[in-house]
Amino acid sequence: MEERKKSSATLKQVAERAGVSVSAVSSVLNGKKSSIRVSPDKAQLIKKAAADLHYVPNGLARSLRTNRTNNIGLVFENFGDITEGQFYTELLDGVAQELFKNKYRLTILPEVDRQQPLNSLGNGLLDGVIWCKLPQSPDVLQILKLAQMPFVALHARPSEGHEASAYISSDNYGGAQLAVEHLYANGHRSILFVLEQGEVDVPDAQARLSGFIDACQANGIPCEETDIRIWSKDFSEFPQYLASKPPHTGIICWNERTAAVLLDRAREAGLSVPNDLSVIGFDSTPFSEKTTPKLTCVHQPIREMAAQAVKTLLEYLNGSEDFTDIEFETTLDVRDSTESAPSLAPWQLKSLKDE
Amino acid sequence: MEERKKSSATLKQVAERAGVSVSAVSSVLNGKKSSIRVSPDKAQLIKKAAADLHYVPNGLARSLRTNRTNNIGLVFENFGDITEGQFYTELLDGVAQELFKNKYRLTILPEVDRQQPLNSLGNGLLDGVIWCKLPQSPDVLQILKLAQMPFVALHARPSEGHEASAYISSDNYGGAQLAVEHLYANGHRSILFVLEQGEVDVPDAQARLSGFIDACQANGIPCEETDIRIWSKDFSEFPQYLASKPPHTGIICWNERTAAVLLDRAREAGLSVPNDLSVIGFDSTPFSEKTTPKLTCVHQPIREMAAQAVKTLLEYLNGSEDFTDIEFETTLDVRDSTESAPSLAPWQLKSLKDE
DNA sequence: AAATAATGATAAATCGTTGTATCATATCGA
DNA sequence: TCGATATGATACAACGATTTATCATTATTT
Repeated sequence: MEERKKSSATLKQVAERAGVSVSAVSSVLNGKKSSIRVSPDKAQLIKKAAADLHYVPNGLARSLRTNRTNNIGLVFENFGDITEGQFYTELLDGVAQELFKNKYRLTILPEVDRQQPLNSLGNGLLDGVIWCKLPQSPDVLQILKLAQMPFVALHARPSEGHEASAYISSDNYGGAQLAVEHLYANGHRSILFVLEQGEVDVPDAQARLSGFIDACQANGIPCEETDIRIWSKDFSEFPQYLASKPPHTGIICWNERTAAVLLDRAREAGLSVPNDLSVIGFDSTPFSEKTTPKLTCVHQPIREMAAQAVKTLLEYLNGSEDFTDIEFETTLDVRDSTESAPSLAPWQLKSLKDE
Repeated sequence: MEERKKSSATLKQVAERAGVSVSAVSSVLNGKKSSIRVSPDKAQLIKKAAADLHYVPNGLARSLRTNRTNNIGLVFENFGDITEGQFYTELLDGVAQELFKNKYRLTILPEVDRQQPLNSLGNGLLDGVIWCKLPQSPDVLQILKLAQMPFVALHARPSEGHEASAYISSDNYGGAQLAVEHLYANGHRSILFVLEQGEVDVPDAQARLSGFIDACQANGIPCEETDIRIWSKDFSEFPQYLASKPPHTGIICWNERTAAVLLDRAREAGLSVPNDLSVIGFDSTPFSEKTTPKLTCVHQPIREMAAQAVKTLLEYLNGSEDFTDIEFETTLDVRDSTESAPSLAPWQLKSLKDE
């Protein structure tokens, strides 16, 4: 088994063909104002030769020399997340599009190996990194610092020390308040907040929960242990929950995907959303428009956030000093899954129907 | 605005610290059996020095020298596709996981610029490319040839000339037959096949359509113009279609996402799936389990296909000669969206209900 | 006419690795 | 004791680009 080799034209070959020096070719092809001067006719010769040979500059050599790779890394704590709901794909696409617009490439990094963290980060292949769902554990920050890697944390809230170039996040706390207030304004006086197993510690989830708790208290809505639940991915706990005759007429799910799951569970239980039960999610990607009924969601401008993360990182790389953390405002996209509170609790309505 | 520079320890610095030559350090750190011999005690010294300086080999320099980047590119005709349904995210995740397992990185390439196609492909940054949904247009193949870029076409059928290292696809034609036969076995004698606007020319779609047509003819199921439709992404044509009093008791959608959309449209129209209408999709990602009812789907083993594409490409890069195109078998995952054909057509059932 | 500036071009250093070629010194068999 | 082999280590030439320093030659000043 012998390794395959690719080979393409080099500067040297172009220079020979055009009968000039390598320096001249480099200068002409890069087109910038450089200290090297080339006469117009030779420039033409050079361009011709380069075109004839299908010359493409070798990115490795160029990057080695210039210390610029035009390559940005994207780190997911768990890349498999992109198959869960549309949030991460929107984020990924948003990052990718903005990078492409700026002639940067995107490299996906595997989960960082805590044993040899620098291997993927400090090997000179990346100009910077966008880190999704940055864990609060300080070791990761330490790693990035060691690798001297400029990075922007996306979809993450600042932890104690501002180690990153910048943090890009959204006002999850305020978003949860919007959700509660919307339900309250529609007559709901008993609301459930559902978290997801395994995602409880995610900063976003915690912020949403805090917002929920505070907004409930501010509006005189009860907020006890039984008003906050942690369910598994498929919300298989729903029938059991319903059997316990809960008082809630509205349910806020910690994200869009789980809210969609809830729609299915409610339907299976014979409940009509929004007539019998109001449901709110978080994120509000285009997916919210595709469910039946369309989901009312707290909106995070994820594409704008992704684009901003890229912009901030690139500005940082270009030496800009004046950048700060950005918290995007959240808004409420009212769609069809919320309605005035029914006079009876869902389980009572269900009993009526069953008879 | 001054560019930021990163700097990390180099081989030379490690060599100086350990008091040995650069070659010795390189040899020891790479650990392979090389022609260079280093005494055990010096080896220890070197490892110590490298650890002290947090040395990480510069990937650019290494790749430039070895002509190996450990970097594979993934090209989407349209990267935004990943936000449409779960198929492409499964594919992406499958490719990524298999690459990571083999210590390769994944670079996402923007849609190839037809004006300067070699810039992204021929610049030495990639060992090879996995091309999704390869267009039949020969110019793309020409581009890849010019760039001398080894590539595997994933989720694509061979066009006339086998220019790629290999084509990885699934038996879409046979899959469509399975779908038709399943419906036929359940008493359905009139079936609709729905394509999606803008995706009609995709090879997969065409193969599925052919399979549908042939299977219908083989089973004596009518297959006229009105039994094949092209609808927009949101299937907004459904109510109108239903109003035209169509005879179909089963509908096969060209992929999973559109089948899910159809479930919603049918529900909105007051039809019950599978009682009033049977629905089949293609792909069968985990998403099929999340709809209500769960979708019966022709299954493409997309993750296996993605993994195989990576394996084939890596083998090719290692000089292997014996590889061929692979067509994965498709199977039918029967779930809850298909049932025995009702005695009346859906529009008739609907009329009954409406009264 | 001499000094200065502008123009056109090249040679060579550098980026950080890898790996071959080279050179000592020590060990071995005869 | 003498060649032959093993061992330990280094020098240096690539890889392909960018860019500074250098050197001619010609044009422009004073």
